Amino acid sequence: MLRTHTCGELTIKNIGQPVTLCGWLARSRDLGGMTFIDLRDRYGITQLMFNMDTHKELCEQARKLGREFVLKTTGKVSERSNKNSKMPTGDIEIIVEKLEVLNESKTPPFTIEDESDGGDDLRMKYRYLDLRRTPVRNNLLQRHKVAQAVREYFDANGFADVETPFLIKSTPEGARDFVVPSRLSPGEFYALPQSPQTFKQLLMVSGFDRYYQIVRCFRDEDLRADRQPEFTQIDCEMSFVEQEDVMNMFEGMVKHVFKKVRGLELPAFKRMTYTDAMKYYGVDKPDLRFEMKIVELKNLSPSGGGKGEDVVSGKNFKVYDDAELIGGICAKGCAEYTRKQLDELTDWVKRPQIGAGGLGYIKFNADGTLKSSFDKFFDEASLKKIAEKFSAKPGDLILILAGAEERTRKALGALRLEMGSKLGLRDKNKFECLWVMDFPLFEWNEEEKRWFAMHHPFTSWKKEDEGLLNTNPGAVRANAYDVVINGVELSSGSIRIHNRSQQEKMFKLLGLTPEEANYKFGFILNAFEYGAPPHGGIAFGFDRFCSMVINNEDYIRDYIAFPKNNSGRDIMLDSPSDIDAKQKKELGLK
RNA sequence: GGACCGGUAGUUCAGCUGGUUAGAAUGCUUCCCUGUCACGGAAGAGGUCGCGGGUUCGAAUCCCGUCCGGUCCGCCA
Repeated sequence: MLRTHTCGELTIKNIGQPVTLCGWLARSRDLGGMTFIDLRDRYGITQLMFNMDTHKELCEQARKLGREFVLKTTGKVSERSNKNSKMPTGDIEIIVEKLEVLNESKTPPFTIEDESDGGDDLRMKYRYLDLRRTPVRNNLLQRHKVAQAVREYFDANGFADVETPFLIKSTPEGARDFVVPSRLSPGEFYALPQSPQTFKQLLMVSGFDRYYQIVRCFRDEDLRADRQPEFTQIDCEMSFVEQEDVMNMFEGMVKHVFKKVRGLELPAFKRMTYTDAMKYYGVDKPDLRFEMKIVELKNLSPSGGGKGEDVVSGKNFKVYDDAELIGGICAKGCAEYTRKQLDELTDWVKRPQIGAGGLGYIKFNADGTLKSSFDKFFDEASLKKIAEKFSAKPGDLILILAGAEERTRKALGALRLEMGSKLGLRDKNKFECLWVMDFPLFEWNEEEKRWFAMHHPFTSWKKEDEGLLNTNPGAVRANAYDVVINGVELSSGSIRIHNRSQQEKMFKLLGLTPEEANYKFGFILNAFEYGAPPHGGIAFGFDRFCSMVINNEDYIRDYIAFPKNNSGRDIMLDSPSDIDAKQKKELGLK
């Protein structure tokens, strides 16, 4: 070993000891007669001291060193005359007796500090330098802790880690596959797994009973702050279980991780049906850190059954008379919003991404009077009636959207989150964990004019809804469940289909011919004929789980050592890139 | 496929209602400084204003196109 200690461990207890440290020059302070160097490694920072009076040559050498030089230094641990209470090693410094430059460094393109001056782009290009920064390094070290806690829990509960292949077969349904051309079978392709879904089910057929894997998955879809083309899942599956068993097991896993990594005892997860989530929060992944539930003022859509109290129609206000759904939220204490603020909010909801036609409001003034954007059509009593539906109090602001059901619900959901953020209600220290349950089995795809599996095609349906499969597929509920924390979908799971005829029926409902089903999924249909046990499971987005547990945020790139950018490019490698003509030829391309 | 924001010194940004030599901070270089810890002080170097075209007497600034980055919608079983 080139060193006897690390840069994070020496304290007042080590005074007088001769030590050798290695690390990077983080910063130096040249005072003329003496020079200080902050030496950094993974573990911390230790101050080196050079004095012109006692070690002239060493001191002169030290003054010439640049940032990020790699140094090896030997000296004596000594108590500082001026202590720094802000750092763990602040009571001591090394009086340097020997100094060796192990490697020089060019001046880095950005500062390697907790608050770097570098932009995202530069930091990605020089990711190996960015990873020297404490916040990013800590994220990765904490990620390791999360993985350890996960493995510990699963091992203790009898789960076996079994690896599954990456070079597999392209399947229809779901996300776009990344494909790999085969050299040995020219013109044919492997696909990289979107998840090990079918393999884990086959492992259940094999009798493994309890399986897990922390495994890379690949989806060739557009990216987001919380989506990478390759990402990591905690993939899990159990046999001989019912939905309740699976939920208990994995709720336990999440709690174990929060306890181990953050020292937090989470309370029992809340539960909510998909229908309620959509109705009250406008999304299938509600952020429950704040209330501000959506209140329906009129609902003539199929989900409202054409019934539901209607307190807004019949006032000669065409927009509201014509709307399928009218709903709103109550922003507490916002009645003082200025015209400008309301105009900004209106512009916000009218952006194409939100797509609302406009924004109605009712100010419940502090003096008890009501002022709305549609005063022309509504008298004070009618406004009062609406305000009551929101349980609004003086000082509150009611925001109202109207239009077609689906779009209006989504817009209300987005507006709710926006107001939550504006009002600082999305507390970074709060964790609201929720199971969303009873998802629909199918969703209608307007482009292809057919039903798609909402979760995936191996999800079983609720027995009591079986009669609806042929008559009203959209109303069939799945045995599917999601874990949602603070509005982030962390995981998704279901009880699977485990017999051939049901699986064939599912494929048929999805529009696959028996031939197609057999060509694409024959292996699993066959397996179901050899004693497949009832089984179910779940998969967690590990990157999101880490960003959530570690810093309660929804941005995963800083929790991945070498992430890709917005367009799926690796800025550091400059990939994807062209390949040699020779390689192409071997692969039968072009 | 679409919407919005951004691209100016090594870096982060200001300048943008067109007008003399494009600024600040930080980093970098040199010098001074014996208890600093974001050390301090002095001086200096550093620019294809992303790229192409247009409008104009004159463009970092206005217009069009294009490339790149970011956030989001669609998409993501």
